[in-house]
Amino acid sequence: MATSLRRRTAGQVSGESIVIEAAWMYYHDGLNQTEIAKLLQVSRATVVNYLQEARERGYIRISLAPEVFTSHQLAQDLREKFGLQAAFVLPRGKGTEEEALMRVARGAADWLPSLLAPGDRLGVAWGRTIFEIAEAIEQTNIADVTVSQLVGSMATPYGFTAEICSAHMARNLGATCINLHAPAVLSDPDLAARLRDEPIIRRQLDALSHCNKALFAAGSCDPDSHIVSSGLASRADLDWYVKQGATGVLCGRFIDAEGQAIPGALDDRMIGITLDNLQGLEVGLLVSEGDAKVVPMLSAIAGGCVTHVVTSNETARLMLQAAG
Amino acid sequence: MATSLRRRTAGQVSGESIVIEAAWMYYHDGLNQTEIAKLLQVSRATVVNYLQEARERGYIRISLAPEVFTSHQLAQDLREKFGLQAAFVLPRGKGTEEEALMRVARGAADWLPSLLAPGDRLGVAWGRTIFEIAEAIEQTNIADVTVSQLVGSMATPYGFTAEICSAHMARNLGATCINLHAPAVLSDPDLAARLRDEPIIRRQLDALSHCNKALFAAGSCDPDSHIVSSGLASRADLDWYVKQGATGVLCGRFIDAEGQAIPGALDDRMIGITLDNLQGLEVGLLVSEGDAKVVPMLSAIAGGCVTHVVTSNETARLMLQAAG
DNA sequence: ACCATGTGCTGACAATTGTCAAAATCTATG
DNA sequence: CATAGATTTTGACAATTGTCAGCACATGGT
Repeated sequence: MATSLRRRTAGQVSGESIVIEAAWMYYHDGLNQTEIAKLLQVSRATVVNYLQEARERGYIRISLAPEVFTSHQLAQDLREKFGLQAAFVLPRGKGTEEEALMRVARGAADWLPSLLAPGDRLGVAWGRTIFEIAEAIEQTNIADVTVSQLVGSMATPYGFTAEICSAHMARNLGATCINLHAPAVLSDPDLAARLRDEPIIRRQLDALSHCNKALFAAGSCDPDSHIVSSGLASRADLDWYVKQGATGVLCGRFIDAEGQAIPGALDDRMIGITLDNLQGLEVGLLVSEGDAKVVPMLSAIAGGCVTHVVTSNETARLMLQAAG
Repeated sequence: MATSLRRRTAGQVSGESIVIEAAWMYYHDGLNQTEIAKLLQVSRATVVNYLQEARERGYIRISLAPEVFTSHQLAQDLREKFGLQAAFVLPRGKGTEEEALMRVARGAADWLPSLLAPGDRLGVAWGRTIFEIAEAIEQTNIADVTVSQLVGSMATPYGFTAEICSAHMARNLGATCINLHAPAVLSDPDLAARLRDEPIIRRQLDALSHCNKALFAAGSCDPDSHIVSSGLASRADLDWYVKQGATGVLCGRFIDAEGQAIPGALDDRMIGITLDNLQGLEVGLLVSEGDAKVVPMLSAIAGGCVTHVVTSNETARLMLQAAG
């Protein structure tokens, strides 16, 4: 006995919910609200409410044709230059970096469902971008999808953790979720090793190596990057890795310009996917935006685990420029 | 290509088509035309043009959620095709037949109260579907409604009888109930005739002919149909009626493809409403679901006593298909 | 029986969006 | 480089859509 039963029933029009009736007339038949109000014998204001409800309930789906963006000249250039399967390049707009990031995240959220198929096992990394994507994904239902958390959790000052990223993503995809119940980095390599051998963690890590698709962002090696501010690496760690040639961060691992993981002290203390497990996936979706991400993105792509990219036109232009 | 090259290029935003920029801002970012005009430094009217172009070129996709869409479309088609007052087509879902039936029954239960008005006299048939509807109806109170049992009772192996159907229906509707205190079918025509003349039964049958609305399901002529398994007709009876052209069962009476009652030996032995009394009611609500019910439903509709239908999208589709 | 509360509906007004003819701009050509 | 012809942009106005406070009615609790 939902609220709808108290609602008026559309007279001779239909037995279906009057909300759907109104939505149909408006979006399908192209009638305007005044006409609909007359037909349904309610006030126009009520029609407005019905339409709003229809939108809120997700009866109405408005989407921008992805082909338009993926086939943009820049997207095409990215594909050819970097050997990608597809690229989604969307207008940066001229808002703040914050706004640009949100836009890219929403674009990725729009695109992601069409990259997934029933039975997929999707690995999800962590970060501000990933979090926003998880939030922006519309409720969709693809049969039998599993979402796995690619890296351990961190207590962040931002209020979103790796667990929340994967959990929200799973919820919105109607997928089952495999979390990684461990910190991303421990203070002692030995403890990390023992933790990795715990049966629970073992199984979760095993699940990671069976992912066939992955979603990640590129991290920069700036002193104010997430990798430091989240406490995953210390400032000293960062400096050391940069001295070894680090140009970016991927799933918590430092990589050089060739996209190769840089071995270092952190490796043994971390719990999460290793970069060799990201190789050869059906889909490796890299989502990032901003000047600072250009070099890290290029590094990640050089490493060979990226098949799809979502970014802004400005960043895309810089990437192409930097790559000559 | 000619047109777009002359177009202004979005300031620092992009070398890409300004049309897409505008469409993105409008449909994705939710900005209004005034804001977009300011950002793109064009007049608002121009933004209107861009958006129109985006729609014309198919960049924007507006659709009703598929389930809702098909449901509603089918309902509309049913109405037009069969001249119904209204149809309620709900998603069948992908459960078992059992679940689909429950769903349809649930839908009918939700809908029925809105089809009733104070003072109505509702005739209720019998069957698994009707039973579930009676159970699923939420307690509602419509003034001065009377529920009448349309056919006599049978001892069934299912545990629900015609009496229970109407009694539950009446209870949940807050209506008074007129049961038919007689078996649905007797072994001897003479005994049936005498029973029909009994004052008590007489009054109850009279009440039936004063119903202004009715609720019934369509029965199939399959050997394993309810009409046989409930003992209302023997297997031999069924075969005989099928040979006479029976394509369905309505309120215990066999009908042909035109919806006409087929005269036969059973008629004289039955206690219950005759089909001519179902003609011209304000509401004749037919509720059925399943492949086996398609032909019976079409027959019932052809007979002219059906004004409203509740069914699943799959069944509706088959009905329309079968009707050409 | 009464009142408090919640929910849906409505009318009047505010904001947004669509239309159209005229002006501005571009392209091609003599 | 002037001009016709086509296309794009624009401002003013018209139409449509959104908002919100208040009303009507049903429900649940005292």
